[in-house]
Amino acid sequence: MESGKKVQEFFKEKRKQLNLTQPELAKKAGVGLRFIREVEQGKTSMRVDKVNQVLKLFGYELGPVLVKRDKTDL
Amino acid sequence: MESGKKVQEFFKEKRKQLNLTQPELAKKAGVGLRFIREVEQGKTSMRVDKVNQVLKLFGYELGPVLVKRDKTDL
DNA sequence: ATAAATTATACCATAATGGGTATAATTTCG
DNA sequence: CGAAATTATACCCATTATGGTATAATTTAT
Repeated sequence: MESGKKVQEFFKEKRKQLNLTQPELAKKAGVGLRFIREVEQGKTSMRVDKVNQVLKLFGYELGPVLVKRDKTDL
Repeated sequence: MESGKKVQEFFKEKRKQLNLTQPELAKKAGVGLRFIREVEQGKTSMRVDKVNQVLKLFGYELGPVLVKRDKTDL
């Protein structure tokens, strides 16, 4: 699993925490419904600014994070 | 300044830490030279997977980070 | 100051994102 | 178990990101 699930999972989790449906989140964030769906479905080639439009609702934004090496691959 | 300088600055800093030119970084990361340039120039609409191709060289990847509220807007 | 190296800007072509939407599949719940 | 809500898949299309490259501008170094 080359990671990439980060944003995907984050969207789902935060969205449900706020009890929003995909259409509701899309509307609130000002992005298309298709975008929300594709990201939650695991797409990794979406645009950074679009992701940030959504993360902003959660009080987050995309940034470089240190990749934690798993004990298994040392 | 709605942020957005994060990746831009990160690229520049890390690249210089490794003493790489833009063409060298582009080649190592497997992305186009234009991509490196546009990001370092402040573009915010680039693709997440492309950014990650570069961040990977530095041991980083894009992820949701909490937006720290500045004292000025409290 | 001049030459060399690095970075910035501009143009073209291609491929793919994102939006919209209709429909199917799945989940939720009464 | 069936109806309603939610989510997943598929298609069309306009916009745009990306790559390549040539050239200009800027920076670095001698």
